[in-house]
Amino acid sequence: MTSRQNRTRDRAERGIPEATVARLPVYLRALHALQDRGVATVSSEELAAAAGVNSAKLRKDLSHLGSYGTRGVGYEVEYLVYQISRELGLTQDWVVAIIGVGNLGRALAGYGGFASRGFRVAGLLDADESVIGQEISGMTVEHIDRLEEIIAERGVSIVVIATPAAAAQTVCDRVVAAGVTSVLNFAPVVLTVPEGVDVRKVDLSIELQILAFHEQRKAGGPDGYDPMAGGVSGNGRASGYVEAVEA
Amino acid sequence: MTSRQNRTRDRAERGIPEATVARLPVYLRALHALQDRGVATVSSEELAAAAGVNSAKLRKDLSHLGSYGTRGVGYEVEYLVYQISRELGLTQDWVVAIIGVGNLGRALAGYGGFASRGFRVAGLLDADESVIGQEISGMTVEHIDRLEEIIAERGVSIVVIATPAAAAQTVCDRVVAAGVTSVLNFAPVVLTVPEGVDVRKVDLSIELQILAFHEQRKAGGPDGYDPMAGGVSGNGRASGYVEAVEA
DNA sequence: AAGCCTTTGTGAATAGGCGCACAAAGTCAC
DNA sequence: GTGACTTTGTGCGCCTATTCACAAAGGCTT
Repeated sequence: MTSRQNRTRDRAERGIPEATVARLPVYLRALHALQDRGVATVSSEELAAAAGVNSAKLRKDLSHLGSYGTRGVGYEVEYLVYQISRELGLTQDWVVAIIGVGNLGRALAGYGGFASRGFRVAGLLDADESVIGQEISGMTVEHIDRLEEIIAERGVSIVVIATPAAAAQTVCDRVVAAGVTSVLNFAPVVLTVPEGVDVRKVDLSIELQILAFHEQRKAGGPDGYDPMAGGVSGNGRASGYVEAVEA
Repeated sequence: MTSRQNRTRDRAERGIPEATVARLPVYLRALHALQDRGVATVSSEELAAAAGVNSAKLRKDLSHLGSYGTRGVGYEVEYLVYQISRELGLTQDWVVAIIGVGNLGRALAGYGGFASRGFRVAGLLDADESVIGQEISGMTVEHIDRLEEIIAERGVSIVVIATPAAAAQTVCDRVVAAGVTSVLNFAPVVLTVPEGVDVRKVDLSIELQILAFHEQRKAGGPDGYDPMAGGVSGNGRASGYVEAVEA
């Protein structure tokens, strides 16, 4: 075990594992649900069940943030909510711009989950003249030409790319040049960005293909594969990877 | 090295690694792009660059499907497209139903990427009377009451859940009871399903929170963390985990 | 036909994540 | 104040994934 005096450096020491970071939002959501039900305290076992993970994993994840539990009792919900929120950077507001106002862009613009967790949509941009000026979810669509100006003036720090595939890299380059270092990409392309820029991608088509792969396995494989072999865990969890939506 | 005579069993032997399966669709997309440009042959280095991965990883991934490359030359694009498609089960058609026709459901219904890769949307269902009968992307929205009937009659094998969070588990239970074993979940809840059912989730809110975490790190951390430490790789790749959209 | 050059396929080393199982720590009842 | 009970925090071994680095394989030129 690490010596006691190192505890302070250990917690949150350069590096909460990526896998842990990816689960913190899930825990946070479960905690909010508990809070709404008026629950004040929760054990790792209960919270793990709600989040769909192993309780040891949950405890290890939380231990990366520090020692916020009480042995024999559990975790105080409110305190944990605060600590996770702080760790994820949700105690501050993040200004988001959405580029591309097609079907998906509209859906994202109307998505309630933004505001609820400290994300504020400050811009809706598109290149298509026919949608410029349109009102969507209380915002007016602006021209992509004003991209740099809007990013600078409104302090946009996260950009969501929901353009057709062909436009995504160009838009991304401009966005990065304008100083943005966090991009959420829904376009079905692999974006190339400089060191220090963080890109995450969401890709419906890839998810479906992964499902198809497993479904096929269950059904008996492409050609003479053993049916039912290599099946899927099927406990509602799916780790992995995600990419984006075809335009 | 594995003996030559085991080669046949090795390829696709019970278990292409999950991580590999998740990347195959990315390779496939890159290959299609090459095909469109009329490229007949590609080296692992080139294809890896297009897919945004390490070339050794690409070769190892492909080696799980068998030996489809020619040393000194590379891979034949068309042949590789076929092999990957077959492995992913894209040589057959998959019948998909979308439950929940809110903003997101509509975007998904209108999403062109479905048809293009062997996925056919055969149903659009909702519980809200006011949208039943509406025409969306050439399909009529049907009542969720007919869920079981529609799944059975049309041979639906993959269901996309785009309902509000509160309804997702109930819908999922019904879908599973009706025999579906592959679910793509956009609702911001952890779905519980029996063994053998495969659930993948897509969650915008979680992606944003992960971005916020890294963005905060870059900016200097929650309280006195070392700025610029533990930054993100930032090469356009982001592995991880994804969950779903708040209703 | 022989040798050079390119590129694959994969062993081996490394890194990272997972989950068991348990000692340590704290609560609660009496 | 003491002891029984609960639950955390984590050491440890296992397993998967990643990356390097190179021998084997094949094509191409002369």
